[in-house]
Amino acid sequence: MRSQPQQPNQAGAAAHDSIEFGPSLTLRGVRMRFERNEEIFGEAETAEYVYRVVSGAVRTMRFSSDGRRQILGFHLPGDVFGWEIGDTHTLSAEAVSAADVIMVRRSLVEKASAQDLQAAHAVLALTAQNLNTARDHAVVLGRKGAGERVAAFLLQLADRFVSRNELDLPMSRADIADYLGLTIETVSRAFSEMERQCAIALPSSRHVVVRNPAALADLQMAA
Amino acid sequence: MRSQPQQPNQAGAAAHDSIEFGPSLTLRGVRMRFERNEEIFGEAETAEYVYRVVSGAVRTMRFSSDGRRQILGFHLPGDVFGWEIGDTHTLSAEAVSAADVIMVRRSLVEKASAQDLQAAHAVLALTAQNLNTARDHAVVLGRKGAGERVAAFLLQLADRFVSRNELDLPMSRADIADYLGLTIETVSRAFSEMERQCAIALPSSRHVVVRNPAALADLQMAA
DNA sequence: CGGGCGATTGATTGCCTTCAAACGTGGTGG
DNA sequence: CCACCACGTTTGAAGGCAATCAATCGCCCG
Repeated sequence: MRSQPQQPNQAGAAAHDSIEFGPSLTLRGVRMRFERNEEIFGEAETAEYVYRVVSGAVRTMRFSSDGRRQILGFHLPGDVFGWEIGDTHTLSAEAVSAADVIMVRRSLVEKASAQDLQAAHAVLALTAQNLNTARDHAVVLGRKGAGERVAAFLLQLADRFVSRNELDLPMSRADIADYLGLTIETVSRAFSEMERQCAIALPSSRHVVVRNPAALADLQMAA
Repeated sequence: MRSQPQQPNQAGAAAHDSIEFGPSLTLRGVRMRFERNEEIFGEAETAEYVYRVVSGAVRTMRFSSDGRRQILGFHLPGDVFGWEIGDTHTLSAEAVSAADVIMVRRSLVEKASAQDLQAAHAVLALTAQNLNTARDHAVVLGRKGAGERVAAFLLQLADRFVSRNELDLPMSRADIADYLGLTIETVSRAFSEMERQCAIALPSSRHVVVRNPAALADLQMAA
């Protein structure tokens, strides 16, 4: 529904560095590499570009008034992020791992969507998709226990990989915790518990094998 | 930023029953009254209309897989809700109190935004505003304690009333709890505690007087 | 081999939930 | 008009789950 996950995408520069917003809106941009934990843009900065992940992973986040961070989403290859309506960013973005991204001038998107109805609709669809995702996230944060949150997270992530039962997590436990509104320790315990129940296997801390998707789905509903 | 709060709006039928999406998109519809707790539309139903609150209040919500509900937003007079990109609703809506709403056929909105760029932009702006609100909500749900959540809720609501330090809550403690990811009891205790600290006064359970907005703002950040 | 960082595990604390009971208010019927 | 009931709210006591504090482990890299 969202993009080609982990496309081989022989990332050799020539993928003509553009973002496809929809069937009728593809815009050229430049490719750029960000290192692990490097800031891509910050909240309240002028929004000059719209981004698409080519390789690696990106997190977008917002900070609560006293400095705690809430990660709002992880963006994998194919995902577009950083699109704003106003001219300032309303969230921050950082590279989770080293990441290649395509940057397209926001003014190009604005111009296209101010001239072409199809383009405008593509941009609307993108925003609406993000809204839907944000609402799902709110349900998880508001109404689920720790085990359920982690299970939901894994299932959501698994949906985005071609190999649906074997995932390489690009993000740390701290990232997962800040995405799910938990602590590192609680996330870690949830992983261990799932392994104990044979729902998953953890060959290494960043590599998850889903042994029993049904068990995960159960956990997600009532842990 | 959002609408005229609590406008007197001499609700006598003649307010020509239309929704203004933006400076260049106003569409006619029909007015309808919903009683307290009456369903306006349900998740997964066909989205036939877009709505605007005239009087009363409306809640939109989604249910977690095991039935717990998460309220995603409260909609007061002037607010538009029920707008979807696809042709099915992705959330449910119910009247919090008896409410008058204007209903405009979704097909009219679609047609307008498929023909007129200004209209398309108005609809995009609405969606983006909702997205921004949803993200704020995620920060509250993911990173704030009980007292902070309730304080944030009151401040957010106070911003929407003309009289910024005196509010009549249209919703029950249960609604507030399901919005903030808490229980009724915890919400009630938070109110009592704020009253004890003289941040607010509670002449009645639904009537809140903000005595010390600064204290509330402090609570919101670090309770 | 040693250092540093991320992850795991354990022990304890604390906050919110749960369970339970009492209170108040608004509405209805006697 | 008052009695009574229903429902929403408040308050109290107890329990549970996740946070916090703390120590160890494992791994990558120098």
